[in-house]
Amino acid sequence: MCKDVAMPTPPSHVVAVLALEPVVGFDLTIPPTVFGAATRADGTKLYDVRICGLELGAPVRASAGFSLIPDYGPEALAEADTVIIPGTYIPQPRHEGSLPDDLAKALDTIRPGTRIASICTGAFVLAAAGLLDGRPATTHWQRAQMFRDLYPQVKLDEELLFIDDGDIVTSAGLAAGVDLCLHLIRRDFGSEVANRAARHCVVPPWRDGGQSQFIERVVPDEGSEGTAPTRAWALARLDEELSLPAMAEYARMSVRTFSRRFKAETGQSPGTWLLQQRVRHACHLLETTDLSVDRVAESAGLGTAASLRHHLRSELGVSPLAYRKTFRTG
Amino acid sequence: MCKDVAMPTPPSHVVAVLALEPVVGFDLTIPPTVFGAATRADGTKLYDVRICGLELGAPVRASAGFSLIPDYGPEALAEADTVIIPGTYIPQPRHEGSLPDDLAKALDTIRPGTRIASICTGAFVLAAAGLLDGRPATTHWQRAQMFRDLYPQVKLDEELLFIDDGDIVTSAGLAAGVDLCLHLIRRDFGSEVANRAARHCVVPPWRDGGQSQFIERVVPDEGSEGTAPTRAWALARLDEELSLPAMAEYARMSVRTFSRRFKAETGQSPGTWLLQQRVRHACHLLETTDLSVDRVAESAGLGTAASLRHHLRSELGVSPLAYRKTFRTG
DNA sequence: CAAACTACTGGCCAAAATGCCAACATGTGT
DNA sequence: ACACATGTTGGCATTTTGGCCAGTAGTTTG
Repeated sequence: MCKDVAMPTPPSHVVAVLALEPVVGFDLTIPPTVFGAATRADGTKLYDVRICGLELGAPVRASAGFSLIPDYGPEALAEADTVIIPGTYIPQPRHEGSLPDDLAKALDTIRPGTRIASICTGAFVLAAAGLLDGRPATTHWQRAQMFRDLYPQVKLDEELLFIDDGDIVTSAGLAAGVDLCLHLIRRDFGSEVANRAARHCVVPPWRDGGQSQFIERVVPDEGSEGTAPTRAWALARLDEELSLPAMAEYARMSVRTFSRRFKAETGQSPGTWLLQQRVRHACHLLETTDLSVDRVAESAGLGTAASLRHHLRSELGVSPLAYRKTFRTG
Repeated sequence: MCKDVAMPTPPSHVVAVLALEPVVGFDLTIPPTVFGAATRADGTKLYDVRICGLELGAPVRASAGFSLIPDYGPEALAEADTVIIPGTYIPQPRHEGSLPDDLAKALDTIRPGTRIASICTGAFVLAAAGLLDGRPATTHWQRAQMFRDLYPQVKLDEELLFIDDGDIVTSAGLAAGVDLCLHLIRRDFGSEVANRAARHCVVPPWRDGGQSQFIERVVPDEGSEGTAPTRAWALARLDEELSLPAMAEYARMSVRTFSRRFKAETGQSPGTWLLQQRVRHACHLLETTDLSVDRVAESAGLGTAASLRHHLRSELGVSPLAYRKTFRTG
């Protein structure tokens, strides 16, 4: 936002964002926002982002409840250093690999060596164009099965936020596009710039920090392997004691191994995870029941109300009653 | 995305998003995306999101590099249960409180009791309309000073992601709008629905979990109070030992107090923070220098290369050399 | 004015997390 | 078959973490 900054020398790196009807509005606005926030320390912009359509001046329907008129037409693709395909409703390839003529023609104008990225279901377009054959890719997890059915030759892994395969980069749904853009900025200009952009976009404590996981688990793993069963087991008895050794025993692992694997799988240590689940459960109870604060604390395994109060305070910044008051749904 | 689901009974809750030229495209698309993802377990949508402009059919310029034509005109405001003002370039109130005629008139049609929310610099509009007088609010941190100068009567706190003051809710920049929408969904329909929406939007491990901090620190605190100086001091000597007692001593606090305040200020325990900084610094070195992996590990205070390898692996999922290869900028 | 309440501090200690190591697997090239 | 890299496991020792408690202000209330 608010990037009407002076631009002494025009940014050299051109990013073209191709809006294909009906385009997912959110995906479309991610690249201009994030790349637009990439500046040198002195404020000079580093990217020139161009929204383009298949026909200059023609309106494109966006899923978000409006139509848009891109500033550029398909010619922008030929001048781009990076081309980004935001999500669009899934193009149904009647014959595999077939694309609408104008789209196919437009894609053909992309210079060899241009970096191509997709957000969300934009990967379907890349796949239909044959660009992903035999390569790793990702897309929105809710469309993963459909993708696999349509394009079995693509190595889809919907568990990752995005996949960087050099000149082709695909990202998972919606918000993962932000990570993708930040990743590209980091690749192009380093962490400093990417971090500044992230801060500008108020991607807060989140993956702001910088490196953040540039590969990260998205889909919840509900397997019957590893620590997953133990987690389910623990969730069912949050009100009990649940010491680390007890959980390790249930998992039939040594405490050491259990801790290690737990952290590898969830990204949190067992204790932290457990506490989070307890607080979460307490919140749930506050929302959906009339139990007293004491009772809630007890049922969530947080012992006393004081303890609940403390954790709620530190995690959400509110007292239990305030929380209930705010979220109590009629 | 992809929410062309059957809609048996139309959603009852109407959300109107007012696009004011030049609108921040990203902010604008957040509400339709997030609210649009709010469904019952059976898939029925819960909100009817309407993008509207001040004049039906008139194009509105978006900062992202396109113009858009909203589906609705200003009449949508009168029918809304919730009105959202996305960011827009800052309206300069020549006389305090003065708004363009058409905007003022449009805002007047909002029914009393309607919930009004702003994203990013949308708060300037609410403030200019006098809706925030004497009330707490937030906006994009980069515009906080300007906001304070213009509207000293508003209790601005730019440290929070969003502020829920009942019928008026304001949120910080850009991505914080996602949190705001999720918060409103949670208020309206509970955690389950909000969580499902978050998952759909691939707001991953982030604040997905649900409650997440519905108040959270955004702006980095670089003061000369509390543990901040100690953190700076620690950053300058990451290659040394830096035990917890040592840091506490530097901070002139007991270990206990130091830990407590550290966590309160940073949201992390000292150890976790330190490790993260070390890894971060190691990444920086990998990016910008040719030091051997061993040397990098040493300079970052991670001891051996094995240790570095391990942490990089667990945080970013890559080996040190792979990281360097990916991010080494010409 | 005293009791009650809150906020902050620091000490103590049990529990948890984690670095390090040695013991095995498993796989790989010679 | 053998040396060797790679990955996993569990034990051990150490540090870190955080619950609990008591002491000390500063503030409010009866």
